[in-house]
Order: sequence, then structure tokens, then C-alpha cells
Amino acid sequence: MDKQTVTIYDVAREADVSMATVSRVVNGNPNVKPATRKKVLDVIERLDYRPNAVARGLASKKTTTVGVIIPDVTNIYFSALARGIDDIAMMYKYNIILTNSDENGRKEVQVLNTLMAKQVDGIVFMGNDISEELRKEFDRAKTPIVLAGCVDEQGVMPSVNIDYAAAVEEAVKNLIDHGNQRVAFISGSLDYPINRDYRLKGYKQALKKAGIRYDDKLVFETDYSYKAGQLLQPALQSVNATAAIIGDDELAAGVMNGVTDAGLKVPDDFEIITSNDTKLTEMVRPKMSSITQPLYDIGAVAMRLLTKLMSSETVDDKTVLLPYGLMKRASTH
Amino acid sequence: MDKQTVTIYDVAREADVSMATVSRVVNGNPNVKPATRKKVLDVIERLDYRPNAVARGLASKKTTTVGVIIPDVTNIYFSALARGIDDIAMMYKYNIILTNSDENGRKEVQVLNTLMAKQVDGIVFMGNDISEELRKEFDRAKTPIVLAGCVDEQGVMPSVNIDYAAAVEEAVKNLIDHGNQRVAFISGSLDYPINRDYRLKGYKQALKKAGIRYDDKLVFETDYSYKAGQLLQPALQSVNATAAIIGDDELAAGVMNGVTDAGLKVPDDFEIITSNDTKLTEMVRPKMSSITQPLYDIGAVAMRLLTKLMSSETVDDKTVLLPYGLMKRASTH
DNA sequence: CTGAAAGCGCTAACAA
DNA sequence: TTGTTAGCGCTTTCAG
Repeated sequence: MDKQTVTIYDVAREADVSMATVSRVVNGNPNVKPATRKKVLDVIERLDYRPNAVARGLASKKTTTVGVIIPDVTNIYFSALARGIDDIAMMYKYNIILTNSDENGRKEVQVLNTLMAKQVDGIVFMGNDISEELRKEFDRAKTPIVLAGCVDEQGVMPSVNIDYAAAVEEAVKNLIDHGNQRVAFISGSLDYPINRDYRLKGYKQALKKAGIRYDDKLVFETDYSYKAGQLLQPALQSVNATAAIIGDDELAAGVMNGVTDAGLKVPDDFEIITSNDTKLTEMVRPKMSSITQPLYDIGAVAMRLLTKLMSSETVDDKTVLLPYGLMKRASTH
Repeated sequence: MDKQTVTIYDVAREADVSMATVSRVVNGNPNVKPATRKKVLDVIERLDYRPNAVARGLASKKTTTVGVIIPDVTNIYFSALARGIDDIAMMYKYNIILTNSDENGRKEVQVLNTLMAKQVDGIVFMGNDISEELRKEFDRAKTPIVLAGCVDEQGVMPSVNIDYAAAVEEAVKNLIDHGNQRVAFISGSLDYPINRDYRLKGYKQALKKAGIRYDDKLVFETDYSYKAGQLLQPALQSVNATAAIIGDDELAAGVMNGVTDAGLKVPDDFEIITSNDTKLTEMVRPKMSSITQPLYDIGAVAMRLLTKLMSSETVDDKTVLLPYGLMKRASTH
């Protein structure tokens, strides 16, 4: 069978001390005489003893693992956040249980529940929206949860974001300043607060300040995919758009290639500013101008915030806004 | 304090049955009279009882979580595999502990150890290389491990891959058939068996069959990054390469843009075939021709294989090769 | 079909 | 500085 797993008890017996003492040296508790510590360490080495984290978790009620709910790891925007999360988690000795939700409300709830069942010490949630049902589950959870790249319209949950409204406003102003009177607004579903209540608001604000009438024909609601962007070209042309602010880089790449493939020149005939500044912006031609956001940092800060929450430290501000910028590349003048 | 967590014991008491019975209904054991099952279920509902997976894990020695070691989630190639892994894992009721290794041998070993400590039921490993030390740890683990997109030179570990040598040979033959006498081979480190023993071998094979002398000046060893590719242009020119087979899509995008930015036309002046067929190949202009591999499936099949291993099913073939192809796009004639 | 009881491997008071 | 002793919440024989 299985070669007998060696337990803390075996070590205690061999080292001729109590389990408590072994536990102490394993956990770095200073209240152990150096001599006995050495003795125990030797036995541990000799027996090749490995502490069982599950048993430890049960006894201590801490698993040193946190749950991460992500729409899709395959999306470069989210995977950048995830990387920030994992790095900081590792730094603080946590592991990550990563699950893809596809932004599917039911799946999110279900996943959240299995994470709770697994007794994770905390959760980082990414997604564009928090359904009512999900919010209820969040409330019920006694585990700390922080949102990364995801706004809480009610402003009650800890979260890390940039000021999307201001960023979009600035980007659109830039486009208008270049002489574009008809700037399209292209985003994912307007059911998502981040699009409806932040990005679109910034867009309207910029128009207003420039004295341009808002025209909802210029607002395009689609899904965040390259394909969707590519297919948008005819529609953009039919409303005489000469520029666009776009909510996602893959989507933007699609739009740009769609426009280009139709024979238009970017930026001469059509200017584009995208929103996430992923490395994709530098890989396409022309390179895309973008709102910049510190993707990795959003994840990293979110995780850091979570560690504080998990150790019940007092946190000054639970909703942190990281700085954004506007990076001019070749898709704008 | 904490609202008292409700345990299986509470349910048993309230339902006036034994813990064993509650355990049975929770685990869907059929040996329970429908009436008592209902009674228990009602109490579970009323008390909002949630089984504690950690306790269950300790008692049953199964955690229903598997470890996934990935070089970098941010790399679109690996994230595609990861997605396949997670989907199948979820299908079989497993969760994934995901950790980035950066291909760093020490980190890999360390991560592997914490995964073992957490008593994962299995592990999927991704990476270009298996260091000697890592291999020793693998051997020591009593937990099933499968490699995804990662060859085992010794052919002993379960793995899922494509036939890299044959794929590269076919791609290079294609390039040669187009009249290219000087085809560059651009890959990551040749310390990696996948590059040295498979891809390069396929490259040499194609040359040999075409009667072209192998010239190691045409072999470029670099890291898998966009930047690295972009910087390669002068070197490529200096050895008069007119085409290249490239081991990674981001790297290939970099090469292509570097070449293009230097004033050359792809594919007229320089042909490119890349290796991973990620969505990036369709986003750049010209679109890149590529060896196709079923990325998602490699992950999915690896996970499926792991589930079999975890439940001790007999597996016919532990090293599976999935089909590859050659997708002609606009970076070749 | 159901219950009693013995752990799983470790932590955490509490004593000493 | 060290040991004793309860559990943590659940699964799993073994009886009945």
C-alpha cells in the first residue's frame, strides 16, 4: 500500500518530545530551547516529515488559501490582474484557488459556495457585474472579499479600481480635441455598472463640456471579443463615426482591424483609444493609444488589501482608486 | 463573535438521526430510507448547513482539488491550456490551485511541495523543462502528476502534447518549398528538451530532406517575449534569413513587427510560421501562419487523464499526442 | 437502513 | 520551556 505517511506524532516519539513541541518548532514558535529544536529538526529531516496542511487547516481554522473568481483566464486583461494577485498571495504565503466564471451569475454563486466550503480565508472577485443574488451570497459570507477591477455601485465592498469615468472623459476629450465630432462609444453590456454608470457617464461628460449633443446611435453595446469588434465596421460607418473609445483591448483590436480591412486608415480616417493598455496594444499595427491602468497593480493591491482584511488589520480606505493615464500611440493623432 | 458554524452534529441532533446518516445523505449514499433522507434534508435547509470540505478532506484523504503549476498565466499559450484544465476539473468536481512558476526551478520545487502539503489529489505541470531536482520531487510524490504541453525526455511521466518534431518539420518543409534556402529557427532556450530534442530536430530533418546544409548561425535562442522578437531583426538580416519558424506566438509577433518596422514586407521579403496558433495570430497584420495545436484540448485532455489516474483507472496510453496542423495565413505565400 | 465509535493530523489552551 | 488534553468537522468501518 501507501508507504505510511509520517505524522507529527511519529516525529514526537522519535525525538522523545511531545507533539506540542514538534508543532512549535514546525511553526517557528520561539519558545523552544535551541537544543530540543535541533533534535526535533533532525528527526524531521530523517523521517522526511511534511506537515499536513489540511489537518492544520481544520485545527487552526485557517487554510492559507484564498479563492479567486475570474471571468476568463484566457482574457489578457484579467490574467494580468490574476498575476498580480498570485504574486502578492505567494509573498504572504497564500495559495490561490482559481476558477473561471464566464461572468455567468449562477456559476459565480456556485463557485463562491464551493470556495466557502473549502474554507478559503478570503476571496478576490473579478467581474463586470455583481448580480443581486451574488451580492446576497457575499453578504452571507463571513470571509473577507475584495473586488479587483470591478466596481461596487453601492460602494460598500472593498475594491480596487481606477476612476473609469474620469479616464474615459479624458480620452474622449482628447478625441474631440482632434476634431472628431462623432466619437463612438463601444463597450460591453450596458447592464454592467462599470460601463453604464462610469464609462458612459465619462463619455457623456466629455461631450457635454465640448458642447456636442449626445447621440445614442453612437453607443455600441457588444461583447468583449475580437470578432465582435471586427464585425462592427459597417455599423460604425453608417453612423459616420470618425473615432471611438473602446472598453476592451481585444475588442479594440477587432474594431481597428475591421476598419483597416475595410480600407480606412487609422488614425487618419478613424481614431481609436482603447481602455486596458495590455501588451496587445503594442503588438498590433498601428499600435493603439490607450487609457493606461496598472493592471498588475490592481490585482496586487487587491490581494494586499485582502491580506489586511484577513488579519483584521484596520484599513483606512476600503475602496482604492489607482492612478490612470492616457498613452498616446499610433491609433490617434 | 462568529455566529456558531453549524456542523454535521447539529444537523444530526435536530433531525434526530446519527451523524453517519447525515453524512450519508450529504454524500448521496443510496442506503437511506427516503423518509429519513427528506427529514435530514429539511433540517439541512433550515439550519443552512454547509459541509466543511477541510474536515471532509482530513477524514477521507481526498481534497477534490488539484494543483496546477504554470510558468505564467499572463502568457496566452499557457492560459489557454489552463482554461482547458479548469473546465474539465470543474466538470469532475475538482478545483484548481494555480501557481505561477516563472519556469524557475527552485520555485517549481517549492511550489510542488506546498501543493503536496495541501494534499492535492493530483497535479498538472506545465513548463518547458523538468530539472533534475524537480524530477526527483516528482518521483517522491505519491500523487499522480501529468504534464501538459511539456515533454518528458525520459518518456516515463504521463503527458499530453503534439508531435513537435513532425510539426516543425512540416512547417519548415513548407517554407523551403516556397524557395527559402535560409530559414531561421527561432525558439526559447535550447536547454529545453522541447526545443533542442524536438523542434530543432524537426528543423534539421526538413533541411536534410531538402538537401540543405544545416547552419547554426540560423539558429536563434532567445526568451519567449515580444520584445526579444522585435530586437532580432538586425541579426536575422545579417545572416540573410528570408524566413523563420518561431516557437512562440508573442515572440513571432515581435519578430514580424521588427522585420516590418525595418521596412521589409512580410511575406514577400520574409516569411514567418509560428507555433502555437493562439488568437494573437489573427490579431496582427499580416495574420500569421502557424502550426496549429489544440491548446484548450491539451489542457482538457491532461486534466481528464489526471482524473483517471486519481481514481486509479487503468490508462491505455499515458503519453498522448494530439493532432497538429498547419494553418496558412498571410505571413507565408 | 441506521448508529456507535474510532480516528484523520494538527493546533491551542492550560498546566506544570 | 515543555507536556497533556481536548477538540476541529467529517468519514468510515463494524455492528445490529
